Amino acid sequence: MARRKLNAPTSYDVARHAGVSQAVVSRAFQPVAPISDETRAKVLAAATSLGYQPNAMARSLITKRTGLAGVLLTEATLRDTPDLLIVLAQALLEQGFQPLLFPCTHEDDGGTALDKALAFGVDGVVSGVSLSKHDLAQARVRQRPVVLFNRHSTDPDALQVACDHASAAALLAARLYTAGHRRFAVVTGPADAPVSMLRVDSFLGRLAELGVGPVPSYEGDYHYESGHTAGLQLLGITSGQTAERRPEVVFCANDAMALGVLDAARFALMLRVPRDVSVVGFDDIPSGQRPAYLL
Amino acid sequence: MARRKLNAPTSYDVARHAGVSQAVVSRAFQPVAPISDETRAKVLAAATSLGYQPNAMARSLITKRTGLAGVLLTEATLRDTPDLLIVLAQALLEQGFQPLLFPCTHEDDGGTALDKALAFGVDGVVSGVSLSKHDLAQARVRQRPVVLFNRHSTDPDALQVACDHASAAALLAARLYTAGHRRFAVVTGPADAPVSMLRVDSFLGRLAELGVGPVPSYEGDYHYESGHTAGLQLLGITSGQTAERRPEVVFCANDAMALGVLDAARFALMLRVPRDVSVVGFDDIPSGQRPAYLL
DNA sequence: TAAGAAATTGAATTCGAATTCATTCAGTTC
DNA sequence: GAACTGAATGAATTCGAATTCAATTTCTTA
Repeated sequence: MARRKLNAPTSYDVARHAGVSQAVVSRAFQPVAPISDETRAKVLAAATSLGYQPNAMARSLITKRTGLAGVLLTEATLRDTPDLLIVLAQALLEQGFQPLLFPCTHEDDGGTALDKALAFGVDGVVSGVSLSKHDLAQARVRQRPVVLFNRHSTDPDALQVACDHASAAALLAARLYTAGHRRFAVVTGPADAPVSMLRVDSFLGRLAELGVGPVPSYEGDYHYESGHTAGLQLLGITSGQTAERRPEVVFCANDAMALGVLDAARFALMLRVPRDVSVVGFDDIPSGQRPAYLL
Repeated sequence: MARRKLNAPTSYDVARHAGVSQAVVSRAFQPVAPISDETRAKVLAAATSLGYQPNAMARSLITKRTGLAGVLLTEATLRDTPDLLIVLAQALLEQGFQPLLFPCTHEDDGGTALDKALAFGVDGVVSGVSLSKHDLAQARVRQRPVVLFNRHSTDPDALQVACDHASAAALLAARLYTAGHRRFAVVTGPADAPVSMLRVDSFLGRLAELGVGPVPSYEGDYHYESGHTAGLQLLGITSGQTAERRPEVVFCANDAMALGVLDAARFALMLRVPRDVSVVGFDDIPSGQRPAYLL
């Protein structure tokens, strides 16, 4: 009876079991196909009794669709804004796509990750890492749409969804200047992070227009810990810093680092925030809403 | 020339281009195969010039391997311990597997997710959600190994990796009792979360053995916000609570909720922690190390 | 009731790479 | 130089489901 049940049952097994042809089995599993209701019911019954499920590889081979969506994200993004992946994954699932994750250690791993994704036959890609024009062209040749998330491309055909980091940062700079602040410091993200570049460069650019500069800066890595270190460095008195020369505002390229700066200021340097110093970040992450970080 | 380059080039295209048979092209892409070095070089050159990459579906169909690893995780896990996914993904990639993510909203979505994963032809599964014996049997028939992470199964053949939640929670209860505490409260995770069950039941069980009880409890959802609400509820004076009857210790099923309780105690109820009340969690998440939450 | 239309069905083909097996070729050996 | 060995190659087959197209059945309609 159970001769060699090692292999999963195929559509032929179901066909034999239901007394129909393989073609009919295939049709029974399609939402709309020329097949009578009773035949479909019969086939489906046989299928469940055998524990049959259509083989995704075989199906993909002929339909050229896998139901997979490549998701390219940096590890920093995964760590600091996990909600992004959750929301994105849910949206993809609702559209009938299974997320195939490609965590990228470096910003320039995008091309490699995209190649791998295409090799896996993804139906499309959402990329939270930079992709070159050449990469995008390759995906286009394969007819695989790519959506850039918070990454920019000069490619006129590129699909892009992004926060207007530059304008926001410039507005912020102007707002802080208008409020009377004159001594600034910035905590950047990794040097190769385009989002950090946009935010910081734009912030500093606007300040420069307003006649403020040079502004001390510290290169962080987007994580809380580096923000803490940056806070000690920029606000501490290690370099003969006095209260008169201490920055009034620390601008951080993301919220995770801003929380680090905030904690450094409050708990290590015993500064009052926002009285002695203001800390501003970017992202609006949930933990920034916690009482411990408010006021 | 570029007649109909809409479709990706196949091994036959490369074969024609390199003046060999399709079989040779296939062999050129395998690490060890009967093929001369010069032929391989010639084929590989032709392949790159055409932008050819082996079709993963066709390959999988015959080799029965996809290079995909199903990763089943609850959304709570994704949100509260994002590092887990990062570390797991890296480990899988090192082993040559691409993580195929199946976010589960409910604990009992595991079976469905496993079915989908198997249908996609994953080579194996790491599950952070519960799976029934029947589910595990199904995977075994398909010869697909499943590793349970922080989930338990009575199946003797099940591969399991887990924290010893029960023992840890019991030890903790004893330790707190020995330290002199007598008035406890607990914040549980969702009722269907097995890890929460283990931690809380074991904690309460040990307390009961020590003669402590009944212990007020609040059902949270693993997230910070529910911890905050729980803190207000358990430590507040809404129900005519007085300092004498207020819990001395609040045990939380995970750290995210513990931080919520902590903030509620400190900033909403103006309690001193740990003088007025102690808060203990589970997981050792990175943000618990922040100065704002220490002392 | 016969002819025609519509709905089902099944045999055969297809997708693209891997593999089997027979064949060819170069290199040994006596 | 004939017989043999081993390596390299290619023709043909395979994986499993979807699809094409011809054949069949069922239902209309005059």
